[in-house]
Amino acid sequence: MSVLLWLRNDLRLADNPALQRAANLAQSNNLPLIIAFIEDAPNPSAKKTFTLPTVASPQWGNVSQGLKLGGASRWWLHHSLASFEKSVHALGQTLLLAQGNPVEHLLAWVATYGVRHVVTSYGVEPHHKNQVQALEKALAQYSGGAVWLETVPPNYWLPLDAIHNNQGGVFKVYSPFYKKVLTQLPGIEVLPAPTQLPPPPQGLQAAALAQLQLLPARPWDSVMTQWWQPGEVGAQKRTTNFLAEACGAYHTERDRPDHTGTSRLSPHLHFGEISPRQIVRAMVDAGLLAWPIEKPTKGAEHFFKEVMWREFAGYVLHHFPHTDWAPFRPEFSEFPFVTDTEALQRWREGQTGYPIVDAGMRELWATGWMHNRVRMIVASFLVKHLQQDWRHGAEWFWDTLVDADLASNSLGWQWSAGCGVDAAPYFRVFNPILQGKKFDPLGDYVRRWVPELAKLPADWIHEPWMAPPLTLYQAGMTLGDAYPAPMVDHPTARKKALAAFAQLRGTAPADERALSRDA
DNA sequence: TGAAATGTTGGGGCG
DNA sequence: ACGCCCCAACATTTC
Repeated sequence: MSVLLWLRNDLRLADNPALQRAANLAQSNNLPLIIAFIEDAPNPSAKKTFTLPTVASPQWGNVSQGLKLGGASRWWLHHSLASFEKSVHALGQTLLLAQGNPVEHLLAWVATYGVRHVVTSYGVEPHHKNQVQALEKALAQYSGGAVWLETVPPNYWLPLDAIHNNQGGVFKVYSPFYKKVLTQLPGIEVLPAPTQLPPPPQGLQAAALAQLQLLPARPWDSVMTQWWQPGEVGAQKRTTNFLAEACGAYHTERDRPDHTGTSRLSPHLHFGEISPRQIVRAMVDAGLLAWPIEKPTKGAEHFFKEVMWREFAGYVLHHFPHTDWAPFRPEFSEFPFVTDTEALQRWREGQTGYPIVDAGMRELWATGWMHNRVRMIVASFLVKHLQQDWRHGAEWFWDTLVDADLASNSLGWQWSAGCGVDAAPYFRVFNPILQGKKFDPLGDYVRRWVPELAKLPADWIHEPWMAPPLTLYQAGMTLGDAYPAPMVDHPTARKKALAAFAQLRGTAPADERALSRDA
């Protein structure tokens, strides 16, 4: 007999309720403990075909297999698993790895090792919930109730089921949600990392991590390796570093992609290498946040609010599971999206001709990450300037981000497209030139990621097509050759977007109203 | 967690 | 001295 911990994205020792619960169960019953992780997307090479969904349907999801992970996420997962495996080895444990349908694997292990108790931590993702349900049913059928399944809440700080507005409903706007959260904050007691674990069963045969084939076939990951340290140790380092160096100025520096003013904790959080509770606790321990919260500094307050945005994303997906790949506001299913694969490809490759957009897209491709300010800019560009379905953008982010997270990704894209909860008003169109000048005033960010433009002076770097010919010549470039001319004209694209979005609202744009009135 | 258009104000140049 | 125009600079409204 034994206890089985089915770990999801909770790849840490410290403050891990699922791990603690499973370890306690095994210890108190004097049973061995199996720690398992199942990579549930067995066919990563199969190309996801993208078809425009007209109705809300789980086109991208698959109940038994989960979502196919993108290459960047797979890379991160490999290293995160390697790090976690090392941690449990040091405690005399083994990480049981498998790939494929989780329910099948789990049932097989239950039979082989006489498992009496399964503990699992799952996420807010619909396929996670479906898998837990399927497992529950399968275990009941198999054992007639002899095997217990226990679930532990996902890696969020807040109790997502216990936050309601005054009408008892679900919040659909962030700020009142946040206000309410401040009145019912959970505790910041964190569980220490275990110093010992019950041993695995005799004869447990664990597959090697390499067999999961998570690493890329072609070695494109050299930049990634310089940029990131996946795993619990890396997550702790990042946190300590950020809180000591950057949190104080976070409220202004977070908007500067040319600086390192953000925490870059998103991938660590996604894979559960750190819990949001640990982050809040670390803020308190570092003296950045009084507990209970009182008169926080601007920097600490804004960072705390960002962590709460992540909670809000989980909350929204938990309560509105269809918003993973379908718009929260159903009328957006009727939106006249433009289908233009060539334009989409230029956006993906960072060849739009708008330097701040291209810098962001290339940063994403190289590092698996993009600065949040720039994410908003490139998203607005795809959705408003190019009028493409936001799901094209969400899918590309899903494939390329190391922090690809269903809840946050969907929330962010739906915010940009104006079709989600607390969405940006339809008329909010980012001007990529102004945004560049505001948030990358010297052009350093553009220079780093768009080397063709490196020699352009700051005055022109965000609109090279306006530069005098002599300046372009001195910078050693020809527009349309070394660097593309802008693929759309900003004022024109803006007007077209406004017209399309206004139509969706059921009201004609202002000039059309005037025309019809005159007629 | 916008941007552009439109409106208002006030100082200075100038006849 | 005065009115007029121009136009920053800022505020408000609109998309």
